[in-house]
Parts: sequence; structure tokens; C-alpha cells
Amino acid sequence: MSDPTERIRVLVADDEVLIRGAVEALLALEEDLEVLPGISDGIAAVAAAQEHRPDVCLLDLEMPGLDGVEAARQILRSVPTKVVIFTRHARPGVLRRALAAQVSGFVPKSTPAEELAVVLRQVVAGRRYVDPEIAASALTAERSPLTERELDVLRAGRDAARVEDIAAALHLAPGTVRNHVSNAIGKLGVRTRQEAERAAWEAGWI
Amino acid sequence: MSDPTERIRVLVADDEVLIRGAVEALLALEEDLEVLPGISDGIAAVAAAQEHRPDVCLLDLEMPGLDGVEAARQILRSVPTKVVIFTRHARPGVLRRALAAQVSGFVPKSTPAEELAVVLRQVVAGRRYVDPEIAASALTAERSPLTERELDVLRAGRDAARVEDIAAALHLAPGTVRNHVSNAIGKLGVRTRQEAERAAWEAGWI
DNA sequence: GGCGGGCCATGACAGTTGTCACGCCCGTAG
DNA sequence: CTACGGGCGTGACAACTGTCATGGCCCGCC
Repeated sequence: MSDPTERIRVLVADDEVLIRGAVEALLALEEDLEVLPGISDGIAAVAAAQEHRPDVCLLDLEMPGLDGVEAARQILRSVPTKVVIFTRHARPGVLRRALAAQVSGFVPKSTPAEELAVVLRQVVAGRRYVDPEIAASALTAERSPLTERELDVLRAGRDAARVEDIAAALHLAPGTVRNHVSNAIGKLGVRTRQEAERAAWEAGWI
Repeated sequence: MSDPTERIRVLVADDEVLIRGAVEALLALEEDLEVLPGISDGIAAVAAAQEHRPDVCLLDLEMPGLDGVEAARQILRSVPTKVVIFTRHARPGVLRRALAAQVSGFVPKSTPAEELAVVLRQVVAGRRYVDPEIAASALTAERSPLTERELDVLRAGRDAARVEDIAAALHLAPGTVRNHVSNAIGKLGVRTRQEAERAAWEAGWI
């Protein structure tokens, strides 16, 4: 896989073309890396990975079509390669989800640029790399104080305007939904349902 | 300023270090560009611009401390240089604000990477560059259907939880605020105050 | 078995939000 | 001058949201 005479073949997927181009340029500076033609969305990334069989895929988390973790899952199911996720919002919950999908690396966009090539080499060599900052916060982060049902309600609330809609979607009485919402609001220390949803989202719980 | 024997000196500011590094690497490939030490926030960008007096500053719009446009305003007030803003969310209203701040270039992060150096050269040569896509949508975008007062209310609502707080901030009766909100909701075709605020924000009206 | 404790479900109640109909002021057209 | 229309400000009213007290269910533990 990492025969020293062969260069490491890297596939980069990011919908922000400017950034993808920049990252590709950065990686192309490394003599032992070969950058494959870049990709702009999750579905195309899966197809490209299957076609080119790169040594490692660098996937942006936020992409149209398929998000990075989902794309990683599909790629890893069909191609013997490694995946590194990189993302802007490094929420602990996402890290968990990514690791569950057998991703080998996880870097936030706040890491120094020089690190990136190092991480790719490590990952290709069979090791894992997780940004220490995020790893720490994922470990120290207390598990969600919210109950399963409360999470359900907040999740359902993300695409429902009125409480009554949530109730209908979950086959509950409106009062029940209000109660779960109220509990969540109390636990999260916020004042409104929307805020609770945002807070839970940012904590990576939904 | 662009003496052919001197290279163009570029200052890049972006809080996402990985991306900044990548962009710097991309620009460093161009022989006629000299990349100065990068910066991670708006305030530092102003200081760095004053110290190094680059030919052009490439500023990310979303930065902690000072946002790109505000940083541009301060830089242009004190240093003879050009500014190019680059951003993820290219809303027409932001473009207006940027141009009002005498910015010379405006590129979304979805432009192809090769463009970037071209834009910088153009700007240093005294011309302007605005992403044609955004320019078009800024021109065709109908002016806000909202009245001045309605915009005020939505603006004030962005950092107030309850309607009553908005009323207090604007020295109005709560009922009046509710009325403006209601009008805005109707005009924007949404169902709740928060949605109206988001819609107005994304349209670049507040 | 009997006893808490946690979670879920529900309805009553109070506070907040959105809708409506109205009055005021001002600029303009007839 | 008068009528009209548009924007602003206001209160009454209805709908929605968040809080609270209550009860059922399941599980672990004397």
C-alpha cells in the first residue's frame, strides 16, 4: 500500500472549489503525494473513489448530496482505502459518528496546514489520527443529559414549525411534546424551543 | 505599485488555519506573488496591514473580532492597499456593504482556484473584480419589500429573545412590534419571527 | 411483595406571539 | 380643499408555547 517507490494517491472532495483547489495545491507540494482530480459532492466522491481507488480520501464534512460521513461509509464499504474527514464545525457528536463509520482521520479546518500531509501519511500507514482538541472535548463532554424521547422531539422539531406538527409526526399529544420540549429547555438552560434545538445540534446530540 | 521587478505582496487573513495555509500555498506557486505571514483574526489583520503595507489583502468575511468588511474599512482608511474579500456565504447585501467600504474584489469560495491569482493581479493593477454570479443576483434582486421600521424590528430581534425586549430597545409598545413582525412575516411568506429574521438576513437586508 | 426512581404521557394554566381592525400623520393627486 | 393611499403606532383577541402537577409503566432494590 505504501511502497516507497509509489506515491500516495489522494482524492480530495469539497464543494468549496476555491478551498479544494487550495488544499490540492498544498498537497501537491509534497513529493510523495499524488493528487487525483477533485470532486465537489458526496455522490461523485463515492463514484470517483470506486473508479480511481486512491490510497486515501480527504472528505469535507459539509457537502451537498451526501455528507462526508455518509460518503465515507459508502466508500469504505466498496473500496480498500482510508478516509480522512475534515470539517469546519468539529462537534464531538460528529466525531463519534465518523469513527463509527470506520474513518481513519478527523481534522478540523483550524489545524495548521503543515499537519495535513503528515496526517495523510500516518493514515495510509495504517494508523489513525484524531485532532487532540476534539478528542479531548469528546471524552470530557458529558453524555447528553437529554432523554431519548426529548432528543426525538428536538430532532423532529428541526423541520416542523409548530409543536402540533411534531406531535403529529411522533404520534403524540401536543401536550406531551410540549412537556419534552420544556424539560429539554430546562436542562439546556435556554429559553425557547428553537434555542434548545440549536444547542443540542451544536453539542452534537442530534 | 506593480513594478514588474517587484513581486506583489499579499496578506491573507482567515481564521481557518488549514484553509489559510492552503490558500497561501496556492498563491505561493505564482512567481509574481509574495505571501506575507498569515493572520487569523480581523484585529490582527488591521495591525499586520499597517505594519507590512502589502499590495493587496485577501480577507475572509467570517472572522472573529472584526468581520472582513469592517477590517477592510479600517485597513483602507490607514494604508494605501487593495482589499479582496472572500466568503462562503455570498449574499447580495454583503456585496453592497463591501463595495461601500471601497473593497476592490469580492470572490465566493466557490470560484475555481486558478482565478484567485488572476483576481489579485487585476486588483493590484487598479481594476475591480466582482464575482459575476453574485453581481448578477445583487442587481436582479428586488429591493427589500420590507419597510424601514420592519427591518429595524427584525434587526433588533436578532439579539433579543422576547418581543417585549425588542419593544423596550426601540421604545415602542409591544403591540406595535408584534404588528411590524406580523407584516414582515406576511411579506416574506414565513410563519414565525425567527424565520423572518433568518430570511431577511439571508437576503442581505439586515 | 412492596417501595422508590426514572421516563413517558397528558391536561390545566399562564405567558408570549401573531392577527386583526382601527386611528393618526403626511404627501400627493384630483 | 378634500380624498386617497402608505407607513406608523396601538389595543383586543385568538392561537401557540412553556410550566406545572398528576398518573401510568417499567425496572432495580431492599
